Amino acid sequence: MPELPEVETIKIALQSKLTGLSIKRIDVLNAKSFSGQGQQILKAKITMVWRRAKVLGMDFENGLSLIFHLKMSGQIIWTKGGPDRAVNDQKVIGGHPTKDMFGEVPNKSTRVIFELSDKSKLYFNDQRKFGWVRVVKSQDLKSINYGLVKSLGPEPLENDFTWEVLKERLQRHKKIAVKVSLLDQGVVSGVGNIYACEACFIANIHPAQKVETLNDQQIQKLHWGIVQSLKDGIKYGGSSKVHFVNPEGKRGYFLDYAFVYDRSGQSCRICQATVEKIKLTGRGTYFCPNCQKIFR
DNA sequence: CACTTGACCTGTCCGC
DNA sequence: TGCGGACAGGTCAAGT
Repeated sequence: MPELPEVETIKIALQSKLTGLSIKRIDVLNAKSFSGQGQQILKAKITMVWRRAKVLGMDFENGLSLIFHLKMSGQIIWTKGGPDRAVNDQKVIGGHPTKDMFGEVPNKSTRVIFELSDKSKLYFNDQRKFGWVRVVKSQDLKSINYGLVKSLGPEPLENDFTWEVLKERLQRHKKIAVKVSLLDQGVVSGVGNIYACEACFIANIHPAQKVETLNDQQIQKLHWGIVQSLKDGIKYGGSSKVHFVNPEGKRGYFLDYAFVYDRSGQSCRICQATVEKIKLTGRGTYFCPNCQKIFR
């Protein structure tokens, strides 16, 4: 589920809540969701909360890190303590309807529960059980040979992600569709199915166009499209098609503003043509047939 | 080597 | 109402 903007939204919310605290207790409700030596991080102070690609991490002062991957259906919910209930499970006056709120935790998809030193709690929920939580050495994450990080491409919102870098990274693909190549975390890290579709739209590139046929101008526009769609994702608090909520249980609103994702049959926000849905390597792909023509 | 498919899981929705 | 199949934000390993 979560792509870069969703994980970034979680990171922003958690860093002020967790930095300086420690974990008192960990309850693993689903063994496959957790690996590593949980007891070794107990009582150690959290020095920072970070994100790399779609991975959320927190570092402890004793040289260990706790890392999360939410995969398709993961959620991280924070509660203040006291009754097990997300803090924003309450009526919202003049805002979004209460059905947008998360509701009670733990629930049947809760896999791991962390109790913090100030009595607040973190719930790792994951309906499909694809996600994971791990305790690792912070040092290992810095090693370029460490499996998790070695294959990751550049962070798209960092200054060193230029269109020339994107061009160089795209060299690894030739015959594959542009949209499919954006899902390769070695090309750009953090882009997933939603933002890959949006980036192609912004760049006026047909998602099925072969990478080797892109010219420099198209790669420049694609670079712009990636950066803009991700920034908009963060601006609206992420995309909540099914599962995503932030740590306070509130959904994100990016999909209310998306150009094409999940809009098949609706009219293009730019030209009014009808947005179409196709499949590329088995994944739903949305585009505007008028704004995104294959260019040769 | 380049690229695609299947598997990992649970849940929901749609057509019959 | 029930049942089977397709589909869902990700990432690997295995297959072609």
